[in-house]
Amino acid sequence: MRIGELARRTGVSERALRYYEEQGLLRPERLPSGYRVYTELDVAAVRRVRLLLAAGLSTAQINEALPCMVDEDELLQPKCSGLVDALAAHRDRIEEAIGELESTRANLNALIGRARPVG
DNA sequence: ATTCTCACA
DNA sequence: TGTGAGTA
Repeated sequence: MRIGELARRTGVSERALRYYEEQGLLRPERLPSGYRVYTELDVAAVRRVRLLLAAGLSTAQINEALPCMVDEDELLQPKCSGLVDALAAHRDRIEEAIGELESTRANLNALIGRARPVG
């Protein structure tokens, strides 16, 4: 299938699909015309990428993680222990960020409080 | 009609 | 990442 069909089937824009290729996440064949050709496997590949992206990983991190993951009955799971640790570290950093955001929110709430607009 | 690359009021 | 341009 070409990029248009893959885009429809995955719900991912053609723009994003080309970007994933540029980032080494997808390696479609090329027709002599230059058109990209994807296989059924790419449909699953795009879903894995989206999942990892949704988990907050960068394309570079996804490239490192992907080869260390296995698709087992509908879910993507870490295959190497090192990856589990890296993912856990990533989660910890996110929790730190959440903590900072909560603090920022508290400061904003204090600033807003029962402020009465004057001008 | 589709896809491709490149560039950004 | 979207969008538009100019092609093949």
